[in-house]
Amino acid sequence: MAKRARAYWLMKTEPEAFSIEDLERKKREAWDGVRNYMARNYMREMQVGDLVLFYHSNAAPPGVAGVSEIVAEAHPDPTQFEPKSKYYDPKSKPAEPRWSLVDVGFVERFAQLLPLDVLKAEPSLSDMVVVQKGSRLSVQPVTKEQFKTVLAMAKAKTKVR
DNA sequence: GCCAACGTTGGC
DNA sequence: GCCAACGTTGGC
Repeated sequence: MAKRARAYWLMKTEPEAFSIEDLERKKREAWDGVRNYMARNYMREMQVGDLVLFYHSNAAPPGVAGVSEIVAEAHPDPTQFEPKSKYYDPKSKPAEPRWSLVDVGFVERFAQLLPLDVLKAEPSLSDMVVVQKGSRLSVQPVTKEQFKTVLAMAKAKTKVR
């Protein structure tokens, strides 16, 4: 596969289902259950080594909890073929899988979650997808500048005031 | 628990 | 191919 510069992403998860603590303990995880075409297409663009902002949605508060990385590129999501799975898709054929997943690996857990409202208050992040109103996409591209800004904010936040 | 936003489905 | 209805996401 052709090499390209490392890309950056944001992936959402409900911490009650799978949190940064779970990833820290398990080290890596197959990111199954994505059933949105745009999100799937972004996952298919991912390459090993890409870095991911690990976002806790439907949480109090929601926000970025840490960093993960892509450790395996897109391959078929097995849950689409499992009738008992809540992610089962009867229209998907094994010869032509509709849904993909990537494997993510643990990189870092922030000492403190970086809340969404703090991201929204940062002017240089005003174009970031996750701060847009009604932004529901669970897999999003992030620019290198946005990624660096978020990391810097997470580090600054851990300093004692 | 509410509901706005938005993606998907299906009738026509 | 339009678009209303429906289901889901996710902040609040």
